[in-house]
Amino acid sequence: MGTAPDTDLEPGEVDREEGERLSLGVAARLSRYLQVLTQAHKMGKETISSQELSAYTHINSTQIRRDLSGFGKFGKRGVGYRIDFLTDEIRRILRTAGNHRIALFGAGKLGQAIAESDIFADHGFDVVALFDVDPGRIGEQVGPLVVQDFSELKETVEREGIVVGVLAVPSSAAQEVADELVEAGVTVIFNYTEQLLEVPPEVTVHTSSPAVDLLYALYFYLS
Amino acid sequence: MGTAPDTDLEPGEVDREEGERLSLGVAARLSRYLQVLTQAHKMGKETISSQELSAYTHINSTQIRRDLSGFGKFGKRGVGYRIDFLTDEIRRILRTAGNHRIALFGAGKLGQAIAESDIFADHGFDVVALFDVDPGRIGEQVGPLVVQDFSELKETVEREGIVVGVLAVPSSAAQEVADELVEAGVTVIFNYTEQLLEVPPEVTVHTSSPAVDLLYALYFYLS
DNA sequence: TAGATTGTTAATCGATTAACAATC
DNA sequence: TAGATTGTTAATCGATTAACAATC
Repeated sequence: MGTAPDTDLEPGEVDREEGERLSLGVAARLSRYLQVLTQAHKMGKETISSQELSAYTHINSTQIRRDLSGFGKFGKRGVGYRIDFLTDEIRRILRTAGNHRIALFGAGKLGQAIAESDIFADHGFDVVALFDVDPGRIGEQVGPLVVQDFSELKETVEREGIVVGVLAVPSSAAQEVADELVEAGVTVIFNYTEQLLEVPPEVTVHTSSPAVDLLYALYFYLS
Repeated sequence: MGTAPDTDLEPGEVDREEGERLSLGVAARLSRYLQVLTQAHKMGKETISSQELSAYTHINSTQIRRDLSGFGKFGKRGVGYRIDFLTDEIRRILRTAGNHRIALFGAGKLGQAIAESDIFADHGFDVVALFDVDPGRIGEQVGPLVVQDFSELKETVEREGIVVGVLAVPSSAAQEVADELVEAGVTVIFNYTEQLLEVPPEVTVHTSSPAVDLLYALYFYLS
């Protein structure tokens, strides 16, 4: 697997072809590691072993080492992985090292909760705009943002270089916002509603479904 | 695979051993189908084909048919699957056909958004209690619930038969609530914070990480 | 050194998918 | 009947993991 020389890779070096696309499973697991690393860093830890990562992610520790060693020798035997170093490496592998700009739609309770939290900021996303249709909300301050009118969508997307739209609107408004986002050229939509969205094939929709996740978790608990 | 007779299964009959545990992948995919079926039903659709399911889930249509045919002949050739029938069958396969009772922790913006939404109710979860530590919030009405004092946790869990605890509290309070939930005998925790929770092995923690999901989605978009 | 943990091999197991007969 | 779509086969491909040498 891979065409790299079979010896003497320095830590940080990559033994994969550039542009080789990760499999779905590897990309999903790398994202999970990133989450744990981010939290472990916040808690003041400096190194972490594959066994500790395994305890938090429920992913087999051999698989974790294998996933990582496909890209370089990131760890120290007998010690583990340096958290800050590994974080940077995984961000690079996932090509999400830079900051990505997000627009948030819906200034209701969910939208406010998102705007005021660090969940996106912690992973290199900047929420740079907040929109709502309710005229009474325009101009209101929510966390660090000011609520903008929906009609300013296209102009703001272009000016701010927004690549992701996050939908925290009522289900009934989701398709309409999605259509406008597509129109404005945004190609990644993160959908907090349960609405099934119709979008062109080049647009990626990711729907957050806590209840579905919970059903899944519950199955393994009940059986 | 399986020990059932190889002919004449009626729709709804199951050709698997009871108690055979689903693989992680199958359980995850069945949960996804359920989400789409629930929404399609709301939209008034009566039948759905494996190709339509594929378009919404990005799961290969052959795999969908294969996943389903492992449990019975649920579809009609030339027609597709009846949505209400298939929904019931998948709920039965996942053994989540009954209603499960949930306690929600944190009556802040996120907690309120959850309490007032249908996201859990749509999938057979009843949010039956809402707790907060803030004395000023006790007794407050949030959606259909009244905010209870945290000290009533154990008694309420027992009285209401609560099996899942949902954490919508600040990260700094998450571990403390988790400890109390474990103490009260709750063994499934759904964690909306990014805090890494320390729990005994018999307790299942599912952490919701929209930003991590987004990183993952973005990888496939950027490459 | 002794203990710990990585990186890697080798074998197995399950997931995935193209193709197509069956049948509504 | 003709068209559509399921259910199933057969082959491939990738994920998973136990085991252990390498080495910090």
